Amino acid sequence: MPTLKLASWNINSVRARLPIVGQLIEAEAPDIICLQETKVRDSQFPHADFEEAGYVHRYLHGQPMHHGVAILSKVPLQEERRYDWQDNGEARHIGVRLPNGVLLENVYIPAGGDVPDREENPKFGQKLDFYERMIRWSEALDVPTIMMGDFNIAPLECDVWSHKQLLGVVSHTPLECETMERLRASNDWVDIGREFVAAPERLYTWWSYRAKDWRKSDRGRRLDHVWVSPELKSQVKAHRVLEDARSWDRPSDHIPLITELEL
DNA sequence: ATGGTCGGTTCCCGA
Repeated sequence: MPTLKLASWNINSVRARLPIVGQLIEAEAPDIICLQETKVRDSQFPHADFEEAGYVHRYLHGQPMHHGVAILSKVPLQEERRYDWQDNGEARHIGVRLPNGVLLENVYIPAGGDVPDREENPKFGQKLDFYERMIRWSEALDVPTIMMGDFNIAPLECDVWSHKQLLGVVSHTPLECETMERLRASNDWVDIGREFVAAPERLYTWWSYRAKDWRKSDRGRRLDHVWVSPELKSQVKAHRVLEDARSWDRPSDHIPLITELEL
């Protein structure tokens, strides 16, 4: 039974983050890396850097400027599909099949703008609609699946620095949290983050760039997640977040998540 | 106290 080490990281531009992606590879040597917000068209992806690091299998879904996801792997995978859950062509998903048939879905769910109101802010409605399309996909899933990425919702009270102060802030509104829970329930998904760091223990994956001292103010949110189908739950052997990465040179505002599975 | 900072097709926009 080989152990597979997976990393998930919203890196907010793969080109700007190349040095610290290298730092992650040196520190953790993951077998497979799921990146979100690569912000690069596929033809300009920094292939050589990942080739040199041993990630000779790459599966990209990028676009100019915004969004973009990538799966980088030391082991050969089979590209399965790129879902357009956004329904407007934005590059927010890529899925692959692992050698044993398990599906790996890498997703970047939209942030949803600033105002939590469909009428006033179309981006908020697009985010909810994205979740609804995922729910329809998830309900029909009949293959063991690992899903990871930036879900852009912090569902539990303990997933944000202040539940009360964030109730009206996009990423933690009751409507978003309920919608996310409907997605979770639709395939009985297991929230691996909370399997390893049980609520109500503090667990964040994102801190705003705008804080003077992110660690001191610690106004974090758990926006990034790893979910697995229930039949895979017992095969997940380890999971942790690399909080120190928020202090690496020219950091992302998100930190990497590391998950080890026996497959 | 209602700001603040990133990245990119960069003097705006999305996050």
